[in-house]
Amino acid sequence: MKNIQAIRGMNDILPDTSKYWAMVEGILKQIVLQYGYQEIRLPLIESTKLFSRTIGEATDIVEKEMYTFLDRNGDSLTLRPEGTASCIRAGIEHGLFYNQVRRLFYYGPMFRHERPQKGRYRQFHQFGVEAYGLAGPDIDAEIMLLARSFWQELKIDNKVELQINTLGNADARAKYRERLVEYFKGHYEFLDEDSKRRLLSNPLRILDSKNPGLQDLIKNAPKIFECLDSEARRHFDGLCDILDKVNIPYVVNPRLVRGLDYYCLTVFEWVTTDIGAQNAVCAGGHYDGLVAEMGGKATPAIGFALGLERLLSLAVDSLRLPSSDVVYFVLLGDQAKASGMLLADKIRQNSKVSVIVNCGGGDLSTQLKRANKSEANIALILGEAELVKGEVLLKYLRENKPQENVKLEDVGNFLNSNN
RNA sequence: GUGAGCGUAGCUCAAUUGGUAGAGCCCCGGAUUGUGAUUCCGGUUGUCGCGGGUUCGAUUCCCGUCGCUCACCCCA
Repeated sequence: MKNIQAIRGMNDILPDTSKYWAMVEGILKQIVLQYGYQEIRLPLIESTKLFSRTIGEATDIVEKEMYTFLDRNGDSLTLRPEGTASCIRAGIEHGLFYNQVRRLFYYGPMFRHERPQKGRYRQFHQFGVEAYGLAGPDIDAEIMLLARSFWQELKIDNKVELQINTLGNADARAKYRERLVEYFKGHYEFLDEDSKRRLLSNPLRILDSKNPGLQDLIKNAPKIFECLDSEARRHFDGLCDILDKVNIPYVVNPRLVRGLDYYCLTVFEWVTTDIGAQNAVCAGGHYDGLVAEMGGKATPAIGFALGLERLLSLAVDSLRLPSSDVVYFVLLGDQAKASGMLLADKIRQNSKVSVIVNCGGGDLSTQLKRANKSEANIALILGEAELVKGEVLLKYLRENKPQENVKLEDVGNFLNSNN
C-alpha cells in the first residue's frame, strides 16, 4: 500500500523551520501589542454565505478556490480563505464595533484551493491587522507605520517597497469601472484572453496584468483620479502628507487594485522582488462598507493581511535565532539513572535552562555523542563517582573551557548565573 | 483550470549508447572498558514514483498515470 502523504499544498512545518516561525510570530505579536492592538481568535470554519457575500461572488476565491463542504445537518460550511469576513462577523455578533474604536489582530491558517507554487499554498498563514471606527487617513498611516516596524524589526526594510493607491468611494469606483470598460472595449482586439474575461468579471484587474503586450494599452487607460470626488481626494492627499512627514517612502501606483470586492479608498501593498512571482508580502486597504453590509452599523474600517510563508522566505536569511540554554544530562549506572530524572526536574524548577535527560542508556562516549548532536551547549555528567561526592561533572560542549565539578544543590544557580 | 521541468538510499546527487545501481552526508560498531566535536577502520542503506508497451533483457526507449517544483491565472 502506498504511504499516505500530506494533501497537496498543505505543508508540514518541521522543527528546523518551526523555530523561525515562532520567532517571527513573537516579533509581530509584540509589535502590534505595542501599538495597542488586541488579539482576536476566530474559527477556521464559517458559514459559506459569509465569504460569498463579503469577498464578492465573481472573485476567483469564491468561484473556485474555497474549501466548501456540507455539514452533517446539510449546512454549507467553508474553511476560511481570509480573515476579515470572520473578524467582522465576530465583531457584529458580540457588539465590538457599536460606537467604539477597535484595533484588532489575528493570525493563523487560511485555505484556498489553488495550484501551489512558490509563496502560495492551499493552507497558508496570515497575520492580519484591522482597525474599526476610524475614518482615516491618520489610521491609514498608523497601520503603515506598524507594518514598517515589522520590516525594521525583521531586518528586511530594504527588501520591501510600499505601493499605495486609492479606489475612491463606491460611486467613484462604479464610474471608473464604466469608463475602463468603455476604454478597453474600444481596443478589444488587442486584449488577451484573460483580459477579455476580466472585462466582464473585474475590469479593474486588467490594470494589474503581467502581459508585456498590454502594458502600453494599460498605461494610456483612464486613471481613477479622474473619477474621485473631493472627499476621496482629500483622504488620499492627507495620507500622502502624513507618510511624507513620518518618513515612510512609498510609490503611488495608479494600477494597484485589489482583488476583493470590498476595498474602497486607500489600498496598499508591500511588494518585493526577492521571493518569486508571488511578490505581495502584505496588502490591504479600507473596507468602509463591509460592517454595514453585514448588518452592523456603518463603521469605517481598514486593515491588512500579511502572508507568513512569504514573510518567512524573505526574512529567514536575516534572522538570528536567540541562543537557547540547553544542557544534556548524561547518566551512568543504575543509581544515576534512578535519581537523574528527579535531579533534572529540580534543575528545571531552579533555573531557566532546558534539560534533556539521556534516555536509552549507552556508555559515556555514546551519551556525549548524543549531547553533542543535541542543541545543548553544556553536558552534565552524573555517574557513580559523582553520586558519592554529591556533585555533577559539568562539561562545556561548544567552548574551550575546562570542565568543573558542581555540587548537586548548586547546579540550578550555577546554570542561571552562567547564562 | 493551463503550461514547462523533474521523480534513483532518510537527505544531496551520480551512473548505464538497454546487460537488475554508486558517492558524500546521516545512522550503527570499533580504534578509545569515564570524555563529545576532529581523524582512521568496518557495516546497513534501494519494489531506480506507479502501471503498461517494445526487447532475450528496461532504472535507461515509448505510452499512460500519480507526485513534486516553477510559471500563468488568482492572491497574502
